[in-house]
This record gives sequence, structure tokens and C-alpha cells, in this order.
Amino acid sequence: MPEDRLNKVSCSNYRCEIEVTLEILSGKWKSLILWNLHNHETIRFNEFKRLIPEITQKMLTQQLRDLAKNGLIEKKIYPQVPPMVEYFLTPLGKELIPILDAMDQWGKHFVDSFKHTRKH
Amino acid sequence: MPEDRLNKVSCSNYRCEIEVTLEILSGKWKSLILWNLHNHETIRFNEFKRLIPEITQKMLTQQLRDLAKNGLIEKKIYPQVPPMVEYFLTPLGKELIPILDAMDQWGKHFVDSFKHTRKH
DNA sequence: CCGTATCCCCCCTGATACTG
DNA sequence: CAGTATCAGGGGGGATACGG
Repeated sequence: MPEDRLNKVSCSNYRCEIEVTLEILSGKWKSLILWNLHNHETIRFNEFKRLIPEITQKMLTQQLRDLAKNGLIEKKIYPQVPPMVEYFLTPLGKELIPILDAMDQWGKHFVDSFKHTRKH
Repeated sequence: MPEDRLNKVSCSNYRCEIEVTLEILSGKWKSLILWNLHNHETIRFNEFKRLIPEITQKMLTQQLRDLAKNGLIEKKIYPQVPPMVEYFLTPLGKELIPILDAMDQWGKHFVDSFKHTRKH
């Protein structure tokens, strides 16, 4: 793996790659992009802007490129005017979905646990 | 849930809490701390410094407090001289372990996939 | 329609020194 | 042993304008 891509960190004596996954997911909009791609199969650039209204074009481009660089998503370019680009999950990206789903579940659980035990 | 704790973001029309989990895990050393607590049951402050030599005291304190604030870990203080403090996972924190484990697996898979298809 | 290119600010992190 | 306090830097992210 190229050294300039990810800074791997060992989990002390054990070798674990949680950090690798976390680093790939790091970025304010990455999980949102992946989640939407999971729900929609294929998404065009402007569709993303509709689905995630708060994101800026710059950020959208950047996060999409990061995800593509790491092989989680790919884009298909239709050479036509006006241009049309479709983004979709790769097999590698799809393998992340169960984890994202588990994180969603845990997050819901976390939120609930605070509703009941609001110790503040 | 206190508003000053987490900035929840909806996954477009769907309500998903991936971001919540990601935000709780955000921080350079959080996953490392949780992983080590999973492998050691109970860890003292100075033991963390041995297990994660690169971390500074300030960061260790800070990340431990964040995790405790969100209820993933707890500490037991033994009132004695010199002081002794033990950190351990709460049930909520333990429920995160399978996810961290899955992230470890996926990370290893990711690294492997680049060993074979080094397209650079 | 699908992006790039700049500028700028905030906050996370690190280094270092001090304390009960 | 188990922390706090303070200062400084760097990078991620936002706003805005421009290009093929």
C-alpha cells in the first residue's frame, strides 16, 4: 500500500487495522455518500447535491475522489453533452455496508440510552 | 441527548446514525484505547502510555474523558497514595467491539486488496 | 452538468512545563 | 501515579468564483 495514502498505526502488540478503516471513512460526508449509494444503487453528481443539500460542490468532489481513490466507489462517465456521470459502490465498498449498518444500529441504541438516562 | 455533544446529521430522507457513531469514535486514539481495553479488561493510566507509546499525556487524558463522557468506558479510582485508576469498558462500550472487530477485518482485507492489485 | 481554483478560519493535535 | 495548563502549528472544511 502506498505510504502516502494511509498512516497505519499498530494496536500496540497486536496488529489491527481499525485505524485504516477509520481513516478511509474519515471525512465529514463519506459515510453519508456511501449510505446513499447503498440505498440508490447509482447516483449522479447533481443527485448527490439534492440528497445532501448541505454539502458544497468542492466537498462533494473531494470526498467522492477520496472514496474512488481507495476503491470503494467508481464512476461511469457517459461521453455526451451535457456530461453525465454515475457513481456506484464497488464490491469492496459493498463489503463495508454491513459495518455501516451496524454503526447505524449502535448509534440509534446510543441515542436511546441517553433519552432514558439523561443524567444531565 | 445534549445538543452540545454531538451534531447529528440525517442521511438525507432516511434517518441514520452512522455519523453519531463515527463522531464518538472520532479522535486519533479512541479506537486504539477501546481495542486495548477489549484485550486487557482493565488498564491503568500509565499502562496506556506503555501500550500506546506515541500518545502524549494530554491526548490520553482527553480521549479517555471523551469516551467516559459518552459512556463507553468508566474509571474506578482507588483512594490511596500513590493514586491508582483503572479504566474498563461499560456494557455500551462492549457492544461496540464487534463493530471494531469487523472494521479490523475489513481493514486487513483492504490492505490485502492493494497488495495484489497495486495499480500504482 | 460536472467539476477546479483560491482564500481563510477553526479546531484537533503535539510539545512542553507544572501539580496534588 | 495520574493528571492540568498553556502555546503553537497544520490540515480539514466552508464560501466564493471560475472553467470545459
